Amino acid sequence: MITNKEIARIFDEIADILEVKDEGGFKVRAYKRAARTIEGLTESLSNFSSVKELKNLPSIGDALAKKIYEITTTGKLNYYEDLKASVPEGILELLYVPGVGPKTVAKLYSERGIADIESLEMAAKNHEIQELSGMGKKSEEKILKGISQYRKHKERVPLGEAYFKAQEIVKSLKNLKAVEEIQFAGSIRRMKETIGDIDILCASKQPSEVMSAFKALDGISEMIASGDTKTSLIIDNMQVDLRVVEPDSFGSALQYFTGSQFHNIKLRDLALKKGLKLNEYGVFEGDRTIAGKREKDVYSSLGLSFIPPELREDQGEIEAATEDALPDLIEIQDIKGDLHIHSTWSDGRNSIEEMVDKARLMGYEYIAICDHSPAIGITRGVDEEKLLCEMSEIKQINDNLDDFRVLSASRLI
DNA sequence: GCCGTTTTCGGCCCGACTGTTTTCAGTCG
Ligand SMILES: Nc1nc2c(ncn2[C@H]2C[C@H](O)[C@@H](COP(=O)(O)OP(=O)(O)OP(=O)(O)O)O2)c(=O)[nH]1
Ligand SMILES: [Mg+2]
Ligand SMILES: [Mg+2]
Repeated sequence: MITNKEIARIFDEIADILEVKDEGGFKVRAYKRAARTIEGLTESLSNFSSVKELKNLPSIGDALAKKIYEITTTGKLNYYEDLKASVPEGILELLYVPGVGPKTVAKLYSERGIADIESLEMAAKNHEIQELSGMGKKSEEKILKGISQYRKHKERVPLGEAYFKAQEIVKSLKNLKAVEEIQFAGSIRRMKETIGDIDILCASKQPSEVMSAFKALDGISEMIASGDTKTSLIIDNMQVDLRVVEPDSFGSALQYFTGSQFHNIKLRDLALKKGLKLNEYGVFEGDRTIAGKREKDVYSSLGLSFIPPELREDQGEIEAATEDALPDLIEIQDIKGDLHIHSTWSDGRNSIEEMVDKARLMGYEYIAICDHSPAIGITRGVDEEKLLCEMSEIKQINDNLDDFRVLSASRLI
Protein backbone atom coordinates (compact mmCIF):
# COMPACT_ATOMS: atom_id res chain seq x y z
CA MET A 1 0.00 0.00 0.00
CA ILE A 2 1.29 3.43 -0.92
CA THR A 3 2.34 5.59 2.01
CA ASN A 4 1.61 9.26 2.65
CA LYS A 5 5.31 9.94 2.38
CA GLU A 6 5.38 8.50 -1.13
CA ILE A 7 2.39 10.58 -2.18
CA ALA A 8 3.97 13.72 -0.74
CA ARG A 9 7.10 12.90 -2.71
CA ILE A 10 5.10 12.61 -5.93
CA PHE A 11 3.60 16.06 -5.34
CA ASP A 12 7.02 17.51 -4.55
CA GLU A 13 8.37 16.07 -7.78
CA ILE A 14 5.47 17.41 -9.79
CA ALA A 15 6.22 20.83 -8.33
CA ASP A 16 9.90 20.49 -9.25
CA ILE A 17 9.18 19.45 -12.82
CA LEU A 18 6.68 22.25 -13.33
CA GLU A 19 9.19 24.73 -11.97
CA VAL A 20 12.04 23.54 -14.18
CA LYS A 21 9.74 23.66 -17.21
CA ASP A 22 8.62 27.09 -16.05
CA GLU A 23 5.01 26.00 -16.30
CA GLY A 24 4.24 26.30 -12.64
CA GLY A 25 3.49 29.72 -11.27
CA PHE A 26 1.45 29.40 -8.12
CA LYS A 27 0.62 25.83 -8.96
CA VAL A 28 4.11 24.94 -7.77
CA ARG A 29 3.39 26.39 -4.36
CA ALA A 30 0.05 24.61 -4.24
CA TYR A 31 1.72 21.24 -4.84
CA LYS A 32 4.41 21.91 -2.24
CA ARG A 33 1.89 23.07 0.31
CA ALA A 34 -0.17 19.95 -0.27
CA ALA A 35 2.95 17.80 0.09
CA ARG A 36 3.67 19.37 3.50
CA THR A 37 0.06 18.82 4.56
CA ILE A 38 0.24 15.17 3.57
CA GLU A 39 3.52 14.64 5.42
CA GLY A 40 1.93 16.01 8.55
CA LEU A 41 -1.12 13.77 8.50
CA THR A 42 -1.47 11.10 11.14
CA GLU A 43 -3.85 8.98 9.11
CA SER A 44 -3.01 7.10 5.93
CA LEU A 45 -4.51 8.62 2.79
CA SER A 46 -5.41 5.09 1.74
CA ASN A 47 -7.98 5.11 4.52
CA PHE A 48 -9.86 7.97 2.90
CA SER A 49 -12.75 6.44 1.02
CA SER A 50 -13.80 9.27 -1.26
CA VAL A 51 -12.67 12.35 -3.15
CA LYS A 52 -15.08 14.34 -1.07
CA GLU A 53 -13.47 13.25 2.16
CA LEU A 54 -10.00 14.08 0.82
CA LYS A 55 -11.17 17.54 -0.17
CA ASN A 56 -11.79 18.39 3.48
CA LEU A 57 -8.05 18.41 4.07
CA PRO A 58 -6.48 21.86 4.11
CA SER A 59 -4.70 22.77 0.84
CA ILE A 60 -6.31 19.81 -0.93
CA GLY A 61 -8.95 20.90 -3.42
CA ASP A 62 -10.87 19.13 -6.13
CA ALA A 63 -7.93 18.53 -8.46
CA LEU A 64 -5.53 17.22 -5.84
CA ALA A 65 -8.19 15.15 -4.10
CA LYS A 66 -8.86 13.38 -7.39
CA LYS A 67 -5.16 12.84 -7.94
CA ILE A 68 -4.70 11.38 -4.46
CA TYR A 69 -7.69 9.13 -5.02
CA GLU A 70 -6.22 7.94 -8.31
CA ILE A 71 -2.95 7.11 -6.55
CA THR A 72 -4.51 5.24 -3.63
CA THR A 73 -6.91 3.27 -5.82
CA THR A 74 -4.78 2.51 -8.89
CA GLY A 75 -1.29 2.78 -7.42
CA LYS A 76 -0.19 5.44 -9.88
CA LEU A 77 -0.94 8.87 -11.26
CA ASN A 78 -1.11 9.33 -15.02
CA TYR A 79 -0.50 13.08 -14.87
CA TYR A 80 2.71 12.44 -12.95
CA GLU A 81 3.89 9.65 -15.25
CA ASP A 82 3.39 11.88 -18.31
CA LEU A 83 5.12 14.80 -16.67
CA LYS A 84 8.06 12.64 -15.63
CA ALA A 85 8.41 11.31 -19.15
CA SER A 86 8.61 14.86 -20.48
CA VAL A 87 11.95 15.60 -18.82
CA PRO A 88 15.20 13.62 -18.91
CA GLU A 89 15.73 11.10 -16.15
CA GLY A 90 17.92 12.41 -13.36
CA ILE A 91 17.50 16.10 -14.15
CA LEU A 92 15.63 16.76 -10.93
CA GLU A 93 18.62 15.56 -8.94
CA LEU A 94 20.38 18.73 -10.07
CA LEU A 95 17.98 20.71 -7.90
CA TYR A 96 19.45 19.06 -4.83
CA VAL A 97 22.79 20.77 -5.48
CA PRO A 98 22.73 23.74 -3.13
CA GLY A 99 22.71 26.99 -5.05
CA VAL A 100 21.29 25.36 -8.16
CA GLY A 101 17.63 26.14 -8.69
CA PRO A 102 15.04 25.66 -11.43
CA LYS A 103 16.26 28.50 -13.64
CA THR A 104 19.81 27.18 -13.61
CA VAL A 105 18.69 23.63 -14.31
CA ALA A 106 16.62 24.80 -17.26
CA LYS A 107 19.53 26.78 -18.65
CA LEU A 108 22.04 23.97 -18.15
CA TYR A 109 19.79 21.57 -20.01
CA SER A 110 18.62 23.79 -22.84
CA GLU A 111 22.05 25.26 -23.58
CA ARG A 112 24.39 22.44 -22.67
CA GLY A 113 22.23 19.34 -22.56
CA ILE A 114 23.30 18.78 -18.94
CA ALA A 115 20.81 16.51 -17.20
CA ASP A 116 22.72 14.78 -14.39
CA ILE A 117 25.23 15.58 -11.69
CA GLU A 118 28.19 13.89 -13.35
CA SER A 119 27.82 15.89 -16.58
CA LEU A 120 27.43 19.05 -14.54
CA GLU A 121 30.62 18.33 -12.64
CA MET A 122 32.50 17.66 -15.89
CA ALA A 123 31.21 20.82 -17.52
CA ALA A 124 32.20 22.87 -14.50
CA LYS A 125 35.67 21.36 -14.38
CA ASN A 126 36.09 22.02 -18.12
CA HIS A 127 35.04 25.63 -17.55
CA GLU A 128 32.05 25.33 -19.84
CA ILE A 129 29.70 26.84 -17.30
CA GLN A 130 31.23 30.32 -17.34
CA GLU A 131 30.43 30.56 -21.03
CA LEU A 132 26.73 30.66 -20.24
CA SER A 133 25.07 34.04 -19.92
CA GLY A 134 24.76 35.23 -16.34
CA MET A 135 27.34 32.70 -15.16
CA GLY A 136 30.96 33.35 -14.36
CA LYS A 137 34.01 31.83 -12.72
CA LYS A 138 32.47 32.04 -9.28
CA SER A 139 29.27 30.37 -10.38
CA GLU A 140 31.40 27.51 -11.61
CA GLU A 141 33.27 27.18 -8.33
CA LYS A 142 30.02 27.47 -6.43
CA ILE A 143 28.52 24.60 -8.43
CA LEU A 144 31.52 22.39 -7.75
CA LYS A 145 31.34 23.20 -4.06
CA GLY A 146 27.63 22.52 -4.14
CA ILE A 147 28.15 19.12 -5.74
CA SER A 148 30.69 18.08 -3.16
CA GLN A 149 28.36 19.21 -0.42
CA TYR A 150 25.47 17.35 -1.99
CA ARG A 151 27.54 14.15 -2.03
CA LYS A 152 28.33 14.50 1.66
CA HIS A 153 24.78 15.56 2.32
CA LYS A 154 23.17 14.01 5.35
CA GLU A 155 19.60 12.93 5.58
CA ARG A 156 17.41 14.86 7.98
CA VAL A 157 18.41 14.00 11.52
CA PRO A 158 16.16 12.96 14.40
CA LEU A 159 14.99 15.78 16.70
CA GLY A 160 16.82 14.30 19.67
CA GLU A 161 20.13 14.64 17.89
CA ALA A 162 19.61 18.14 16.47
CA TYR A 163 18.07 19.45 19.68
CA PHE A 164 21.15 18.90 21.79
CA LYS A 165 23.48 20.11 19.06
CA ALA A 166 21.43 23.32 18.85
CA GLN A 167 21.55 23.73 22.62
CA GLU A 168 25.30 23.35 22.52
CA ILE A 169 25.71 26.10 19.92
CA VAL A 170 23.32 28.38 21.79
CA LYS A 171 25.29 27.78 24.95
CA SER A 172 28.59 28.62 23.35
CA LEU A 173 27.30 31.99 22.12
CA LYS A 174 25.05 32.93 25.02
CA ASN A 175 27.76 34.41 27.21
CA LEU A 176 29.02 36.90 24.65
CA LYS A 177 28.56 40.47 25.81
CA ALA A 178 27.00 41.38 22.48
CA VAL A 179 24.25 38.75 22.88
CA GLU A 180 21.05 40.00 24.52
CA GLU A 181 18.90 37.02 23.68
CA ILE A 182 19.51 33.82 21.80
CA GLN A 183 17.44 30.74 21.11
CA PHE A 184 16.89 28.07 18.52
CA ALA A 185 13.97 28.36 16.12
CA GLY A 186 12.90 26.56 12.91
CA SER A 187 11.75 22.96 12.91
CA ILE A 188 13.55 22.27 16.21
CA ARG A 189 11.38 24.78 18.04
CA ARG A 190 8.34 23.30 16.30
CA MET A 191 9.50 19.92 17.61
CA LYS A 192 9.29 18.18 14.26
CA GLU A 193 10.36 14.54 14.35
CA THR A 194 13.18 15.15 11.90
CA ILE A 195 15.26 18.25 11.40
CA GLY A 196 16.84 19.58 8.21
CA ASP A 197 19.11 22.19 9.73
CA ILE A 198 19.70 24.14 12.93
CA ASP A 199 18.19 27.63 12.98
CA ILE A 200 19.30 30.02 15.69
CA LEU A 201 18.04 33.53 16.35
CA CYS A 202 19.92 36.17 18.28
CA ALA A 203 19.05 39.66 19.47
CA SER A 204 21.99 42.04 19.58
CA LYS A 205 22.98 45.65 19.18
CA GLN A 206 26.40 44.55 17.89
CA PRO A 207 25.52 41.96 15.25
CA SER A 208 28.99 41.85 13.74
CA GLU A 209 30.47 40.71 17.07
CA VAL A 210 28.02 37.85 17.21
CA MET A 211 28.68 36.90 13.61
CA SER A 212 32.43 36.81 14.18
CA ALA A 213 32.03 34.56 17.19
CA PHE A 214 29.69 32.30 15.25
CA LYS A 215 32.15 32.01 12.38
CA ALA A 216 34.89 31.10 14.85
CA LEU A 217 33.06 28.11 16.34
CA ASP A 218 34.71 24.68 16.36
CA GLY A 219 33.98 22.13 13.69
CA ILE A 220 33.06 24.45 10.82
CA SER A 221 33.75 22.80 7.47
CA GLU A 222 32.18 25.35 5.18
CA MET A 223 30.70 28.81 4.98
CA ILE A 224 27.72 28.84 2.64
CA ALA A 225 26.87 32.51 2.99
CA SER A 226 27.57 35.29 5.42
CA GLY A 227 26.19 38.81 5.60
CA ASP A 228 25.43 41.45 8.21
CA THR A 229 22.37 39.75 9.65
CA LYS A 230 22.51 36.15 8.47
CA THR A 231 25.18 33.47 8.23
CA SER A 232 24.92 29.86 7.11
CA LEU A 233 27.65 27.39 8.04
CA ILE A 234 28.23 23.68 7.90
CA ILE A 235 29.16 22.34 11.32
CA ASP A 236 29.71 18.58 11.69
CA ASN A 237 28.02 17.98 8.33
CA MET A 238 24.95 19.90 9.43
CA GLN A 239 23.82 23.29 8.22
CA VAL A 240 23.50 25.92 10.93
CA ASP A 241 21.76 29.23 10.16
CA LEU A 242 22.23 32.18 12.46
CA ARG A 243 20.04 35.26 12.13
CA VAL A 244 20.78 38.37 14.20
CA VAL A 245 18.29 41.21 14.69
CA GLU A 246 17.80 44.26 16.91
CA PRO A 247 16.27 43.46 20.32
CA ASP A 248 13.16 45.43 19.32
CA SER A 249 12.51 42.90 16.55
CA PHE A 250 13.30 39.75 18.49
CA GLY A 251 9.67 38.66 18.82
CA SER A 252 8.73 39.10 15.18
CA ALA A 253 12.04 37.58 14.07
CA LEU A 254 11.38 34.59 16.32
CA GLN A 255 7.97 34.24 14.73
CA TYR A 256 9.52 34.39 11.27
CA PHE A 257 12.40 32.03 12.00
CA THR A 258 10.20 29.49 13.73
CA GLY A 259 8.00 29.06 10.69
CA SER A 260 6.82 26.90 9.18
CA GLN A 261 7.20 28.42 5.74
CA PHE A 262 3.51 27.97 4.96
CA HIS A 263 2.45 29.14 8.40
CA ASN A 264 4.42 32.34 7.72
CA ILE A 265 2.88 32.80 4.30
CA LYS A 266 -0.63 32.48 5.65
CA LEU A 267 0.09 34.77 8.59
CA ARG A 268 1.59 37.45 6.35
CA ASP A 269 -1.36 37.15 4.02
CA LEU A 270 -3.72 37.59 6.96
CA ALA A 271 -1.81 40.71 7.98
CA LEU A 272 -2.24 42.14 4.49
CA LYS A 273 -5.95 41.47 4.60
CA LYS A 274 -6.11 43.44 7.82
CA GLY A 275 -4.26 46.34 6.22
CA LEU A 276 -1.05 45.48 8.05
CA LYS A 277 2.37 44.26 7.02
CA LEU A 278 4.24 41.45 8.75
CA ASN A 279 7.91 40.59 8.33
CA GLU A 280 10.78 39.58 10.62
CA TYR A 281 11.16 43.17 11.80
CA GLY A 282 7.67 43.62 13.11
CA VAL A 283 4.00 44.18 12.42
CA PHE A 284 3.41 47.50 10.72
CA GLU A 285 0.43 49.74 10.17
CA GLY A 286 1.72 52.18 7.62
CA ASP A 287 4.91 53.56 9.16
CA ARG A 288 3.84 52.67 12.67
CA THR A 289 5.24 49.59 14.38
CA ILE A 290 2.52 47.81 16.32
CA ALA A 291 4.43 44.68 17.40
CA GLY A 292 7.94 43.28 17.26
CA LYS A 293 9.63 42.92 20.62
CA ARG A 294 7.54 40.05 21.89
CA GLU A 295 6.35 37.13 19.84
CA LYS A 296 2.96 36.94 21.52
CA ASP A 297 2.23 40.51 20.44
CA VAL A 298 2.69 39.51 16.82
CA TYR A 299 -0.20 37.08 17.13
CA SER A 300 -2.39 39.32 19.26
CA SER A 301 -1.89 42.28 16.92
CA LEU A 302 -3.36 40.11 14.17
CA GLY A 303 -6.33 39.22 16.33
CA LEU A 304 -5.09 35.71 17.04
CA SER A 305 -4.56 33.79 20.23
CA PHE A 306 -0.98 32.66 20.74
CA ILE A 307 -0.18 29.65 18.58
CA PRO A 308 2.27 27.20 20.17
CA PRO A 309 5.21 26.44 17.85
CA GLU A 310 4.24 22.77 17.65
CA LEU A 311 1.04 23.73 15.82
CA ARG A 312 2.55 26.13 13.29
CA GLU A 313 2.24 24.01 10.19
CA ASP A 314 -0.61 25.67 8.31
CA GLN A 315 -2.94 22.84 9.16
CA GLY A 316 -5.83 25.07 10.19
CA GLU A 317 -4.21 26.50 13.32
CA ILE A 318 -4.43 30.11 12.11
CA GLU A 319 -8.15 29.74 11.41
CA ALA A 320 -8.61 28.16 14.85
CA ALA A 321 -6.62 30.96 16.52
CA THR A 322 -8.98 33.52 14.99
CA GLU A 323 -11.80 32.02 17.01
CA ASP A 324 -9.75 31.26 20.09
CA ALA A 325 -10.41 27.60 19.34
CA LEU A 326 -6.90 26.15 19.50
CA PRO A 327 -6.58 22.77 21.17
CA ASP A 328 -4.87 22.55 24.55
CA LEU A 329 -1.58 20.80 24.01
CA ILE A 330 -0.33 18.24 26.46
CA GLU A 331 2.40 19.76 28.63
CA ILE A 332 4.97 18.10 30.83
CA GLN A 333 2.92 19.03 33.90
CA ASP A 334 -0.03 17.11 32.47
CA ILE A 335 1.84 13.88 33.08
CA LYS A 336 0.34 12.69 36.34
CA GLY A 337 1.98 9.38 36.93
CA ASP A 338 4.33 6.63 35.83
CA LEU A 339 3.11 3.08 35.62
CA HIS A 340 6.46 1.39 35.28
CA ILE A 341 8.94 2.02 38.11
CA HIS A 342 11.61 -0.29 39.51
CA SER A 343 13.15 0.02 42.94
CA THR A 344 16.01 -1.44 44.99
CA TRP A 345 13.74 -4.43 45.58
CA SER A 346 14.97 -5.64 42.18
CA ASP A 347 17.35 -3.83 39.84
CA GLY A 348 16.47 -0.20 40.60
CA ARG A 349 18.94 2.25 42.06
CA ASN A 350 16.55 4.00 44.44
CA SER A 351 14.25 2.89 47.20
CA ILE A 352 10.49 3.10 46.81
CA GLU A 353 10.40 6.06 49.16
CA GLU A 354 13.03 7.91 47.16
CA MET A 355 11.08 7.28 43.99
CA VAL A 356 7.92 8.57 45.66
CA ASP A 357 9.66 11.73 46.84
CA LYS A 358 10.98 12.47 43.38
CA ALA A 359 7.66 11.67 41.73
CA ARG A 360 5.82 14.07 44.04
CA LEU A 361 8.41 16.72 43.29
CA MET A 362 7.64 16.20 39.60
CA GLY A 363 3.96 16.81 40.27
CA TYR A 364 2.93 13.19 39.82
CA GLU A 365 -0.07 11.79 41.65
CA TYR A 366 0.73 8.11 41.41
CA ILE A 367 3.38 5.58 40.45
CA ALA A 368 3.30 1.84 40.03
CA ILE A 369 6.15 -0.22 41.48
CA CYS A 370 6.81 -2.99 38.97
CA ASP A 371 9.90 -4.76 40.20
CA HIS A 372 11.02 -7.85 38.31
CA SER A 373 9.77 -11.24 39.34
CA PRO A 374 12.22 -14.13 38.91
CA ALA A 375 10.00 -15.41 36.06
CA ILE A 376 12.42 -14.91 33.18
CA GLY A 377 15.54 -15.75 35.11
CA ILE A 378 16.15 -12.40 36.72
CA THR A 379 18.49 -13.28 39.59
CA ARG A 380 17.47 -10.40 41.84
CA GLY A 381 13.81 -10.84 41.04
CA VAL A 382 11.13 -10.39 43.68
CA ASP A 383 9.54 -13.78 44.33
CA GLU A 384 6.10 -14.40 45.87
CA GLU A 385 7.34 -14.19 49.42
CA LYS A 386 9.34 -10.99 48.88
CA LEU A 387 6.49 -9.51 46.92
CA LEU A 388 4.24 -9.74 49.96
CA CYS A 389 6.84 -7.85 51.98
CA GLU A 390 7.23 -5.26 49.26
CA MET A 391 3.46 -4.82 49.15
CA SER A 392 3.28 -4.24 52.87
CA GLU A 393 6.02 -1.61 52.58
CA ILE A 394 3.97 0.06 49.86
CA LYS A 395 0.86 -0.10 52.01
CA GLN A 396 2.73 1.62 54.81
CA ILE A 397 3.91 4.36 52.48
CA ASN A 398 0.37 4.87 51.21
CA ASP A 399 -0.98 5.07 54.74
CA ASN A 400 1.25 8.08 55.31
CA LEU A 401 0.22 9.88 52.13
CA ASP A 402 -3.12 11.41 51.30
CA ASP A 403 -2.34 13.15 48.02
CA PHE A 404 -0.33 10.41 46.37
CA ARG A 405 -0.84 6.76 45.57
CA VAL A 406 1.69 3.99 45.09
CA LEU A 407 0.40 0.98 43.19
CA SER A 408 1.79 -2.52 43.61
CA ALA A 409 2.65 -4.65 40.63
CA SER A 410 5.01 -7.38 39.51
CA ARG A 411 6.87 -7.48 36.24
CA LEU A 412 6.53 -10.99 34.88
CA ILE A 413 8.12 -10.68 31.45
C1' DG B 1 -4.09 24.53 -7.75
C1' DC B 2 -6.33 26.63 -3.68
C1' DC B 3 -9.59 29.59 -1.64
C1' DG B 4 -13.13 33.36 0.16
C1' DT B 5 -15.10 39.05 6.95
C1' DT B 6 -13.02 42.65 -0.16
C1' DT B 7 -13.69 37.70 -3.93
C1' DT B 8 -16.57 31.61 -6.95
C1' DC B 9 -12.49 34.79 -10.28
C1' DG B 10 -8.35 36.84 -9.30
C1' DG B 11 -5.26 37.06 -6.32
C1' DC B 12 -1.33 34.27 -4.16
C1' DC B 13 4.79 36.67 1.74
C1' DC B 14 8.74 39.08 2.10
C1' DG B 15 13.56 39.85 2.79
C1' DA B 16 19.00 38.38 2.90
C1' DC B 17 22.89 37.03 0.30
C1' DT B 18 25.50 36.13 -4.01
C1' DG B 19 27.18 36.90 -8.51
C1' DT B 20 26.99 39.16 -12.53
C1' DT B 21 25.22 42.65 -13.65
C1' DT B 22 25.26 48.57 -14.77
C1' DT B 23 20.24 47.76 -12.16
C1' DC B 24 18.79 42.79 -11.07
C1' DA B 25 17.92 37.64 -11.22
C1' DG B 26 18.36 33.57 -8.80
C1' DT B 27 18.32 31.00 -4.66
C1' DC B 28 17.36 30.47 -0.21
C1' DG B 29 15.56 31.34 4.73
N1 LIG C 1 8.27 34.11 5.27
C1 LIG C 1 8.99 33.04 4.92
N2 LIG C 1 9.68 32.40 5.86
C2 LIG C 1 10.38 31.32 5.47
C3 LIG C 1 10.42 30.85 4.15
N3 LIG C 1 11.21 29.76 4.11
C4 LIG C 1 11.63 29.57 5.36
N4 LIG C 1 11.15 30.50 6.20
C5 LIG C 1 11.34 30.61 7.65
C6 LIG C 1 10.40 29.63 8.34
C7 LIG C 1 11.28 28.46 8.59
O1 LIG C 1 10.83 27.65 9.64
C8 LIG C 1 12.58 29.14 8.92
C9 LIG C 1 13.78 28.26 8.79
O2 LIG C 1 13.82 27.73 7.49
P1 LIG C 1 14.28 26.24 7.20
O3 LIG C 1 14.49 26.13 5.74
O4 LIG C 1 15.44 25.91 8.06
O5 LIG C 1 13.00 25.37 7.52
P2 LIG C 1 12.55 24.59 8.84
O6 LIG C 1 13.50 24.84 9.96
O7 LIG C 1 11.15 24.96 9.08
O8 LIG C 1 12.58 23.06 8.42
P3 LIG C 1 13.88 22.13 8.22
O9 LIG C 1 13.76 21.04 9.22
O10 LIG C 1 15.09 22.98 8.42
O11 LIG C 1 13.76 21.61 6.84
O12 LIG C 1 12.65 30.22 8.00
C10 LIG C 1 9.66 31.54 3.19
O13 LIG C 1 9.61 31.18 2.00
N5 LIG C 1 8.95 32.63 3.62
MG1 LIG D 1 15.51 24.59 9.65
MG1 LIG E 1 17.49 27.00 8.00
